[in-house]
Amino acid sequence: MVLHARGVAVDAQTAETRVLAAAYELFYERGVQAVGMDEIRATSGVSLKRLYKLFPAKERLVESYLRQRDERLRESMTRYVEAHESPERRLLAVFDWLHEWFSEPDFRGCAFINMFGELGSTSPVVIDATRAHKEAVRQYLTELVAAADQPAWLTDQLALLVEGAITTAAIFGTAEPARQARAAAARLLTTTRND
Amino acid sequence: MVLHARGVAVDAQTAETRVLAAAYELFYERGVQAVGMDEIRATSGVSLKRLYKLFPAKERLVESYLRQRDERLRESMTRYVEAHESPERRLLAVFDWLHEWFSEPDFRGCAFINMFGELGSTSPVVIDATRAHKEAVRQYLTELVAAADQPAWLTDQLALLVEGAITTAAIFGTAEPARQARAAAARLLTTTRND
DNA sequence: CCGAGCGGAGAACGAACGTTCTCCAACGCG
DNA sequence: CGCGTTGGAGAACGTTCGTTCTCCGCTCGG
Repeated sequence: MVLHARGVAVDAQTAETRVLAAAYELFYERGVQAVGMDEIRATSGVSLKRLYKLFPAKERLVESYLRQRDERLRESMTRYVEAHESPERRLLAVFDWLHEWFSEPDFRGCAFINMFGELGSTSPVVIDATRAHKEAVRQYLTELVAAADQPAWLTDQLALLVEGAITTAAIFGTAEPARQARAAAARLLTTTRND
Repeated sequence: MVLHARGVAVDAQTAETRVLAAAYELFYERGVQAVGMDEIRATSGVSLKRLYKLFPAKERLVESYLRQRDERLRESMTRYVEAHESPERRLLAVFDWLHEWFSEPDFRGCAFINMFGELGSTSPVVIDATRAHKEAVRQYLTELVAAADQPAWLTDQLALLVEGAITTAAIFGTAEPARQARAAAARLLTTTRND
């Protein structure tokens, strides 16, 4: 019985992993409404029954999808940024990281912004997740700005550059906005002393 | 007969106006997929038959909706900006205009970005309209930057600030990003001479 | 007054989709 | 070996929605 239960548990874990992997790609690539649960089933290889046992409704799956996006994105960013030592260099590294992200072949913008446009008006879950994600990124920027001995309001301006670069890169399908945002950030940094 | 035909034509024009007015509000407020043709009919008061004679498919209506958004937005912006005389003041006025826009009670971000997130992956019409719109705005910024004797690359940076401000304001439901973007733009402007 | 055609109200149709249900095979336990 | 539970395949159900069709009243020329 216990052995049996454990066997089920392990399967459930790998099943959940596969479902989330499918959602991670499909939802990002085509949006939530354009991907049916049946396609999640087909891609993950997890039967509908199991799928609904793991995620009793599509919205639950969307929640987990967004949580995973948030985690992976921020982990990737911090890992990249913290490979640099100098605080100023770290601030600029954020934009280098953006350039790498934008250059990925399947880059399609920020999953949160996309979903906000798709469901933001009707789904509190999406609104909250989006705000939490942006807030978390901004919080990290705040720390970097403080570490670089820059005024706190620089955070706001850098956040706008990051946001604008992501959106512009998505729309035009080019990584250039990362470079432009980095240049703008560098100017804002080097001229801070004037105040 | 001719009188009758003209009567129909006039009705068709006002019907089209009413349909577009309904689409203008409903699509912006809730997205395209969340608004059915029947709701367009109910709000506009135009019967389904007429509606489909004017716009043979929903996608045609979406096209016209986006065209109207583009026209009104740019007209509103240029009207506001050109109330100022000095070239530098005009550049900053773009961000004041943003602040007014963000403060409208039903502001919900950029209609193009929202629809890009919703349908961008599957609808070339939306992709093209979005790029054309952003390109047109950028073109206008280019003119303002040139008139202010600023280097051409400043356009890229200002465009990112505009884009980031719109998105951030939509997500957090505040007009503050316009102020922050304006401050950043002012810094980028006043330090241009250093190069 | 009459017939023809336009237009409106809303039913109808077909597809897509979220969710549930049915049927059946496999498997561990007595 | 039966038995009860688990899980898979996929049919089924109910709803939504884009689009079309049906029916009916109105208007307008004769």
